[in-house]
Amino acid sequence: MMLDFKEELAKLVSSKFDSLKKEDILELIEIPPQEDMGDYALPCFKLAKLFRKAPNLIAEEITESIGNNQYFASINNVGAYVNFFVNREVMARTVLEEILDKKEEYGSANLGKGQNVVIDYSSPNIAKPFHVGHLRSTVIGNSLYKIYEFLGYNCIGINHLGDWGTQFGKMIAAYKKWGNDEEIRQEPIQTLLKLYVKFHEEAEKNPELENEGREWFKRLEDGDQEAERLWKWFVDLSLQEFNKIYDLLKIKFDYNTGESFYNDKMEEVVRLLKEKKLLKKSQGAYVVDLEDYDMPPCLILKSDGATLYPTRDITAAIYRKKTFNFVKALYVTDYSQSLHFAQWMKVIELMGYDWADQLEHIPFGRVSSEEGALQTRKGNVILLKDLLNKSIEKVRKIIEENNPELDNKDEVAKKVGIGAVIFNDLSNSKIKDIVFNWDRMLSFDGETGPYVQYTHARATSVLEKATYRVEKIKDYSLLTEEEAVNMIKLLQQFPEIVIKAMERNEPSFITRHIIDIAQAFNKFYHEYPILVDDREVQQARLLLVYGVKTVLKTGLALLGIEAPDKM
RNA sequence: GCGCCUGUAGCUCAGCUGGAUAGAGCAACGGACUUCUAAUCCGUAGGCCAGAGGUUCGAAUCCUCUCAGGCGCGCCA
Repeated sequence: MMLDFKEELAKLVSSKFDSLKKEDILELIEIPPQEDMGDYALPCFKLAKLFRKAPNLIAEEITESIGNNQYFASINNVGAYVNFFVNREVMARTVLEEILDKKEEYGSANLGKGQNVVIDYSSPNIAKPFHVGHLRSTVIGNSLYKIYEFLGYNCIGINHLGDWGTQFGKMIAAYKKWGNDEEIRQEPIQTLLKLYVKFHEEAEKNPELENEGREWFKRLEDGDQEAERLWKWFVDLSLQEFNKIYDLLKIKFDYNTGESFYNDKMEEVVRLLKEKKLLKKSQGAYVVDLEDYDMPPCLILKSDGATLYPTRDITAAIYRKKTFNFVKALYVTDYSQSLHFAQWMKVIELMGYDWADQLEHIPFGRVSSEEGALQTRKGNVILLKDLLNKSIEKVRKIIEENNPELDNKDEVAKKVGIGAVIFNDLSNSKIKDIVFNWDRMLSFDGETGPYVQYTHARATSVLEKATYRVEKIKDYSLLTEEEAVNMIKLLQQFPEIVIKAMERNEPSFITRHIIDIAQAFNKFYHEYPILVDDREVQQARLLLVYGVKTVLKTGLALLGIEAPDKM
């Protein structure tokens, strides 16, 4: 385990005062806003009651009581704060040697050893195009998968495809009327979507069509051979299209079990709900009353006896608990579904399942355009395919301008172009809405994916050109410039940032942190030559560069982004 | 009408389990490539933290109300 300065600080202070417990100190420690105030600070305001003294006097007393110490170079007090300056050489050695030792595993942990986490993400609707709105669930879920895995959990990624419902009856009806196999094979999703839209247009004029759609769905549910064959065909075609995108994004799922997977499992759940006397007839439908919990009722069965969305989610949760025995099940969807999740999760609790608190909805903000909502039917959607291609294309142009000698330009352009899109999506708090804007999307300057990737490539390039090997060094006082210390501090914080990202299910913590690291590196890079003649100095700086390169690569990987060595 | 979320620089956002002088990036302006990748770096300018009360030694952060925007509130998923 790496040396933890906070821990040492708490131990140190608590050892001097009987009334202070290590844990309490740990709670109080913070990082000062300015560097000249130290690396850690202990504000003493809250100790005033305990000591019955003014905070600044307490701070003074604590400061005086601590003498020389191997981990802290100096300790002083300013007002009510005790400021700690870590011994920079000790910090540099611990952090950099740890990275050298663990390499890309630096920051990983076994917090979740032997524990399963189910993550439900992406989940696009069959026969609908994959647009920028779907990207969010996909990349957030994928990143959470990587983060949990990095911390030792065993993850199960599920793509809960929208592959069931009345719309498939309509689709089949539309196909029977106007479908053209050849056209569908060439442009499956576009063509299916066109059929779907046409169906709705025609249905306006001729309401009889709606009945035909319902009729086909009924046949599908009853296992009619033709209906099933067509449905399966639509699903396969869509999945093939989706897989092209997933391949591009390098995203995989452990299961592609869509909504239809639970068709034959819901009856049992409805029976259970009845047995537990939770089901109540209301306006013809069956619901679970949630008035005691200040929520509207949870609809379980329609008046015609058909199941609903919550029924399926409850069934899926029970199935997944049985199958994977998860300690956590995450559902990554946009926040418009928050109430829905709160409702059915409450039903799980009311059913007596003590694991209800292991279910968690991970909501994120919605994507819209400057003109308003993105709607498939309105035709103002931005297809993810188009976005990725545009991004890759732009990167390709920049490479041609900046680095025409580069070897595999297309491959690099792909990594950077896609990285830019993913990074952009994961750079703000996930709850914030996004108004899609091409210029913003395709900007590669400043706090962007390409910036971090570029920094990584720069670092890699220096290491390649180095005269000496990267290895442990003797004299860490060679790394005490302000710019170097900043970098080392950030590298040191990386492991706790990863844990925070997991605790809050917030990949943007990692995005932000690797931007900080990249900024600190670029500043140092500009200020100090690395490949200097002096062997000792060069090796010290190389070790630092190696640390940055490694952590940037790991951080990007946790976001689901590749880090090319050259760009 | 009720509930949830959001409101910080011109724009996009950090900071929100209270702590020291509110930070970045973009855009604007001015600088730095004979030197390890200028997709970079440095500097200038830009703020009544939506508004009003309250709690506190201390509030962008906690509480109450108001305003603005988004989302949701029974047979879609």
